[in-house]
Amino acid sequence: MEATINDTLKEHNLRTTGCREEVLQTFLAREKALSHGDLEGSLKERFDRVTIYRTLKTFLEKGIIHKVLDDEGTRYALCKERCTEDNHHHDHVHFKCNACGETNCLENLHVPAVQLPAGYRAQEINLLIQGLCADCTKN
Amino acid sequence: MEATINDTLKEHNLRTTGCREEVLQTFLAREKALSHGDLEGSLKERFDRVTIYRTLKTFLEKGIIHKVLDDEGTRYALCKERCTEDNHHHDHVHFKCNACGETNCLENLHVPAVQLPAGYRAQEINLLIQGLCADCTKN
DNA sequence: AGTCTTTTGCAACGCTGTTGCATTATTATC
DNA sequence: GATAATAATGCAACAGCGTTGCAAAAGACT
Repeated sequence: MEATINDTLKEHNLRTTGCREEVLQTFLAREKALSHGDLEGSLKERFDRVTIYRTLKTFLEKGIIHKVLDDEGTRYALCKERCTEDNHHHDHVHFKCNACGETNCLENLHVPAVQLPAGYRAQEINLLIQGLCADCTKN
Repeated sequence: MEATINDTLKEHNLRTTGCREEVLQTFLAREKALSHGDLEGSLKERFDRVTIYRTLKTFLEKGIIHKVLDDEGTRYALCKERCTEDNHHHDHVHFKCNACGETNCLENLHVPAVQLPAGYRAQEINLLIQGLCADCTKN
């Protein structure tokens, strides 16, 4: 586990630092989209908020995480498929539960093809589905 | 035109005030998704920023406008179809141009059906397509 | 015109995200 | 294992977004 984290950082030409390790660790452990606030909650005793912001920014640029569209605030999630700086994959489907508030990537789902009006060219497609997740429909 | 604006406000049980008239007017004239900042730009001499925020909030609640998902900041657009407090329509397709930065509703497009994992229930679907708009592919 | 209710403006505040700079840590090299 | 170069961190400060409380002003209705 520790090895995987360091490997991931090395692969993206990033120095191994405490903050980067712990942020990456948190993403791996929580398995959902996280906001800066979420991370600050568990890391603020050890790292400055600015450092966490910069870590997120760096991870974004390197393609380790991606932004998750949301109607309230910014969240980030791990890029499961191998994204690099040049080679991003550009389809994202996210599901946000209106009950528990969690947002997840739906990795298996593909964004359906959309017929754009003449002259339009698509570069990135984001689909956000809001509703009730499997856990919350049980209750 | 003036009549339409007042009618719209009355239909939603809102008092006719200067700020509401001008905000609505701006949405009708600009025909694209607007941020609070956009509105403040043209209205700040006449109305307080807080009033503009509250106007947007009120319009949201009444179903006159809806939030437009965006990777940077919050934008709003008119609900073309008749949304009311109880009867919203829940599919939105928006296109954001990476060149000119404008975001528009693609009213004609329908969100394609998506097969959710077992137990998931969809309530609202937002599709954001980023790329180049018809105007910007010309150049 | 008078009353009731809603809206507005103002001040203040918290949260998010950024920047500059001096200090500290990481990495590669010797 | 020490050293030098480079990168990351912490701190202070700041700008922008969005909200709240409250007193004053405006809208709606009789």
